[in-house]
Amino acid sequence: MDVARSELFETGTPVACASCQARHGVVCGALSNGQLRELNRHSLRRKVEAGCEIIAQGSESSFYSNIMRGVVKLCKMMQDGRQQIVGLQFAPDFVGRPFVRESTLSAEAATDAEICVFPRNLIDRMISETPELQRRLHDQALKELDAAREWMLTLGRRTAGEKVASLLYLIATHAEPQTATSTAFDLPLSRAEIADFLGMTIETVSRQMTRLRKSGVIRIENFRHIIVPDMDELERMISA
Amino acid sequence: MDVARSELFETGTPVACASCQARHGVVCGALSNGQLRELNRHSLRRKVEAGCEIIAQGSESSFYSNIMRGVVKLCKMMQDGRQQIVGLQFAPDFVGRPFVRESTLSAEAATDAEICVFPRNLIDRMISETPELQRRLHDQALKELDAAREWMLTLGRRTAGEKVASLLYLIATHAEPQTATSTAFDLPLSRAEIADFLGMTIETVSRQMTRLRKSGVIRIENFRHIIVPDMDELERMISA
DNA sequence: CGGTGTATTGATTTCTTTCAACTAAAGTGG
DNA sequence: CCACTTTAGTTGAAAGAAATCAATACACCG
Repeated sequence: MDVARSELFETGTPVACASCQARHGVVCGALSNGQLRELNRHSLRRKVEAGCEIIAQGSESSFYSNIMRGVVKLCKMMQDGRQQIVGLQFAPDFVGRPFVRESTLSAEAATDAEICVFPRNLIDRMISETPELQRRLHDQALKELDAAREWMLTLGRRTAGEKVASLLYLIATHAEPQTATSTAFDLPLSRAEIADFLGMTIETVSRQMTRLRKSGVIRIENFRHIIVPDMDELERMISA
Repeated sequence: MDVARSELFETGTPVACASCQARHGVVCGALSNGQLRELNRHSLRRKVEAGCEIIAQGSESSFYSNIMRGVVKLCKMMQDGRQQIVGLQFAPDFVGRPFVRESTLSAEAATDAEICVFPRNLIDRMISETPELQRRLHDQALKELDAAREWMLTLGRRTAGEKVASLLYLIATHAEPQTATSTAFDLPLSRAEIADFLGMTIETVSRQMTRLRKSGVIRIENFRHIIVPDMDELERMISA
């Protein structure tokens, strides 16, 4: 069937969605073609630069997003400026907090990214009408909860060295290009952001990176590019 | 209508549930009388002593629970024995991890407690049949996620003194008996457990408690009983 | 080619942990 | 009922890890 025609007659999958990598993600994968078409009519694809704030802490946000490309960090900030990154989200994760309008955290693009923005009202309606969507969002929330608790263990009980190794491991296992054992990736975070994620200072992060480099566990090219010759070796540095 | 008769004819609310404080909680509040009766037939009320493990880390659990009374701690343990408490749950919270059988954490009664145990299969079926139940559990998961992230900020960025104040504040706001401004409560956690929650040692916890006591923010009776003359004062120690 | 932002490295200080002694309450058994 | 042991908590002194302060190196950019 002709795609343009199917679009015209409003049957089948919208063109924009057909080749979308989030088509079968948490949100869109739960929707019927009809819902997908409706959502598509009201959604907006947007490019955001690294550092751009998607949701501000304390603000009322009237939209949700799907991450299409790039990495988004979730941050909590104290009045005196101390900051803690409380989550990292990768494509094609869903970003937003159902049931509560005011955000208790900020969402900011860590890298250049692309997001697909949905009106809050529409998604809220679809959630209430579509048990499968509710189920998938519930499942994602529980996975984020697992991740948050895993990170609590890291923050509370691991040493600086173990913390850095944990973060590198986390990013390595979420980044694409990896061969059998060796893995290479670009850090989506600056040293300052790493420090904010691990609850330490940039100096300590730097020292621990140097330690890992000198002990041969990682190689660093150009500050941001990391090569892990042996992932098992890195894993051993975490002492799970 | 006669209660015994309604039970006999299997209409209306089960007797055991009628006066249950969790009747309108996350799980039971979402169920029809029919579902409530079915759940009631297969559920079991159980007393658990402080220290008793309800779910073991790494095990497959075939049940969920409602906390009826007492406090339950969620812990993650490393092989070398380091431990981190990643959540506290109070009556009438729901305990369990839908969608995944193997538990990545242990649940242990922090105080003497009473729980209502539900078969996992039955609840899973009810979740899939009852959008309202799914919604409520989704909502609870998101609230736990908010709490976990709030705690990540505490673990990563607050000082020892702020950490202890944060915990006392958390417990105070979840414990019942409070007057206008002043609040008194029994700590559901030992010093060792507080340390495991805050990612520090019992000695440091003790020192910080002493500091709060000497500065007049709290009074301590019999180690476990805490009196907070002025909650605003305690809140100021957290430097949100 | 200086200038700016980011990262590394070094010296010193601070905070928390570790090690150790001590106290108080609770349980045990003669 | 009273020694005695056990457990939980507090306090002190010393050691250690990470933060802070300060200087320097490195890339990127106009």
